Amino acid sequence: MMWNTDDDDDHFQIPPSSSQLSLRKPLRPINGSISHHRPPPRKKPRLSRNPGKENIAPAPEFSSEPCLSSGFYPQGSSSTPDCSLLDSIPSSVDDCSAGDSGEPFCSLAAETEEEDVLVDGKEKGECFKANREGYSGNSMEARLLKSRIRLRFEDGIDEEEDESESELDVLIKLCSEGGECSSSIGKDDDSIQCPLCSMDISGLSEEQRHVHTNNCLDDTQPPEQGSLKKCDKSSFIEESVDDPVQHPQLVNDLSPVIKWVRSLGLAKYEDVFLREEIDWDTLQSLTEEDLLSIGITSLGPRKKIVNALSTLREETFAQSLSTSSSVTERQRERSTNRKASETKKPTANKLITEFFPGQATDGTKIRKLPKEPVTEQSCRRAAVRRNGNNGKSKVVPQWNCVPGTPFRVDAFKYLTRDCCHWFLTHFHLDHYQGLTKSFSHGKIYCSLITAKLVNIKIGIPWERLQVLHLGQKVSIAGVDVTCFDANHCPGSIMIRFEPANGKAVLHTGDFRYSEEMLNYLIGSPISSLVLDTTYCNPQYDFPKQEAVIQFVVESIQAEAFNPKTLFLIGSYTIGKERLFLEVARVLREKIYINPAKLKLLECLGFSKEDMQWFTVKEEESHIHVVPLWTLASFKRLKHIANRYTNRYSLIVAFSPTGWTSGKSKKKSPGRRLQQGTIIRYEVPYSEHSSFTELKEFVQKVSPEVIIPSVNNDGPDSAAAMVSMLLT
DNA sequence: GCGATCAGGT
DNA sequence: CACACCTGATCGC
Repeated sequence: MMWNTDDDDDHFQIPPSSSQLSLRKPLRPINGSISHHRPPPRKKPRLSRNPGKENIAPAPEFSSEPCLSSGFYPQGSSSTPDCSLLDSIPSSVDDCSAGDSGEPFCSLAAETEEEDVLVDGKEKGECFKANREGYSGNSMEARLLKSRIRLRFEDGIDEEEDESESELDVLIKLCSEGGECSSSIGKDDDSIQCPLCSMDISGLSEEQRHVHTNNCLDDTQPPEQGSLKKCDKSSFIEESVDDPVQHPQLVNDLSPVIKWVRSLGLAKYEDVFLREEIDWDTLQSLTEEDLLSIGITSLGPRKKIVNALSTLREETFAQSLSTSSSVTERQRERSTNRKASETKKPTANKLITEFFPGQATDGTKIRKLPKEPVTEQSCRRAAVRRNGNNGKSKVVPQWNCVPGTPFRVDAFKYLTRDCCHWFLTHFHLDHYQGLTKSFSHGKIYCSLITAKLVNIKIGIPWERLQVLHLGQKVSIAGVDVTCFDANHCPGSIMIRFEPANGKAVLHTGDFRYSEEMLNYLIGSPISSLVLDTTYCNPQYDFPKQEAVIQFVVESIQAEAFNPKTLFLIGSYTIGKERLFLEVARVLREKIYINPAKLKLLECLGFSKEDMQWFTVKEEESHIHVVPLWTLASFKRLKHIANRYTNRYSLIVAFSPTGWTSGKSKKKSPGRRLQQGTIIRYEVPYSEHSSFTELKEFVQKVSPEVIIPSVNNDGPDSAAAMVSMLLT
C-alpha cells in the first residue's frame, strides 16, 4: 500500500453505533480523538419514517467475529426460499453483465434509451469532394476542424468566403449550382412545383399538395427512395427539405413532414402522419408519447423518430442563431457549425449516403494533426466517435504518443501498422478499448497484473505480451523504459521513457499521487509529462483514500445496529479493491464477491492473507461487492431491496467515486442520503489525483512540457489547465 | 451465430 | 459533472 495511515488533518463524523465494533487494525483509533462535527445519522427518526413497514429489531451486540452468529445471517440461509432469490441478484460486476439485462434494476437504460441513429463516418464521408485522406468526417476532430478549416470544393466554392454558411448551406448551394435540380429550390418566383412531375401546384392547399406529390411518388417510383436515386443533385434537395427554417419556401412544397418521415426510412408510417394532419411545426413538438398515441407502437421506429426530432430541433435552433446578425458572428458560426455538424449528421448524412454513394463528406478529406492535443473536448470521448476508419483512426491524440519515440500508450483505438510497441498503463476499458484478441500490431507492454487480465479477459496470447516489472529499466527499440506503480488500480503503471535524444518522457497513465512516487522520479529530469488531468480543476479536492475508507468503516459500524442490514460497496471491474479489502480487514468480516470477480481478484496479486477476506458464499457475509452502476440511483437500489425483503430490512450502499466531491462539497469524506429503508452514501474515493495532488506532483517533477490526457471543459484549453497547475 | 464495433446511456 | 462501464443495434465474417 502506498498510502500512509497517519493523515490527521481530516475530521469526519463518527456515527455512533449502538455497540462499537472493535477494530483489529484501525486506520485511526476510534475514540475520543475524532471530532463529531457533523450530526450523526438519525436512527430513530429514520425508522419512524416508515412505521409498520419494517420492524427493525433492536440492535444486538455487534460481534466482531467473522461469520457472525449474532443474527446477521439466518441460519441455513443458503437453502431458504428468500436466499434463492439472491441468486438472481447481480452481486458483482460479472453477474450483472452476464445475465441481468432483464432485471429491473439493470435495465434502466432501456427505460430511458434514445434511439441511436447510426452514423457511418465512411459513408458520410462520401458526400463531399475534398482532399482525401480517409479521415472520418464524423470524428470530433473533424467537427472541430470544420470550424477552423475551410472546406474546398472542386466546383469552386471557396470556404474562405463562406464562413457564414453551415454545412447544410454548402450542400444546398452545391446542389443548386448544379442547375439540374428540378424542385423549387433556388427559384425566385412564387410558383410551387411538384418536385416530381414539375406541375404547378401553387393553387393547391398544403394537404392537397401532399396528396399530389404522394401520388406522384406512388405512381412513378419504386418504394422508398427510388426517386431520389435518380439524380444526385436533386437528392440533395430532397435532403435539404428537412430544413424549412433555412428554406422556408420549401415548407409548402412536397410535404416536408412526409419527406422527413421517408428520409428516416419510415415510409410505412407516412400515412399515420397524414392521417393525423401533422404539419412541420407540430412535428417538431411531438413527444414520444404522442408518437405512441398516434399509432407508432414499434419501439425502434418510435425511438428513431424521437431522436431525429431532437436533432431537428437542435438544427433549427442552430440555424436561428446563425441567421441572426451579431458582432460575434464568427464565433457563433463556429459553434453553430459544430453543433450542426454534430447533430445534423445522424439524419442528414444517413440520407445523403443512402442516395449518393460515391461522394465524400467534408471532414473525411481533411486530415490535420491537431496542434494542441486536446483541442477536442475530451480526447477519450472524441476517440470513440473517431472510428470511421475501420474502427481505428489514424490521428492519434498527443497524449497517446511518446515524444521522441514511435511508441504508443493506451492507443488501441488508433492501431496503425507503423508502430509495433504498444504500452498499456492499466486494465480499464477506456484505456484498452480497441484491443481485441486479433491484435497483430506488435508487442504489448504492461505490468504483470495487466498482462494477466489482458490474457484472460481479452484473449491476447502471452507471446504478444511483454511484462514490465516495477522499477526495472529495460531497453526497447533503443529507448530506456522504466515503470512505476501509478497507485490507480491494481496493475496500473506510469512509465518513464528515456529516448536517445535525452528528452525523457513520463507518462502517468491514470494515477493517484503519492509521495512515494517521488522516490522513483526525482533525480531524473523529465522533459515531457503526459499527465492524467481527470481532476485538474480546483473544485476537485477530495480527501485521502484512507480517510474515506475510515469513513466507510465507521458508517458501516454505525448503521449495523440493525442485524438485517445489507451493505453494498460499489466497485469497477478492477478498482476500489482497497476500499472493500480494508473494510473487511478492519471489521474482520468477510466480503461477498461472486466467483467471476474472485477469479479476477486472483489476478491482482493480493496476498493469501488478503484473499481470505473474500468469500463466494453469500450467506457468509452481509457486505457485498457490486458493480458501481447498480448503486447509481435509489431506483436501482429499491429493486435490489425488493429482492431481499425477507432477509434484509435495510440496505446501505456505498458509491465510491471521485466526482462526489465536486463544487461545494469540499473535503467531506462522504455524504449520506436516505430514502425509506435505503441509505446511500456517496464517498469521494478517488483513484485519480486531486487538483492539489496534481499541483504538487507537477511541481516536484517540474517538466518542460505538460501534455494533458483529459481536457476538462471548464478551462477551455490545455494551456489554461496547465497554467492552473503551475500557479 | 458470433465477435467486433458503435451510439447512447448511467 | 465524469468515472468506467453497460446495453442494444449493427456490421462483417
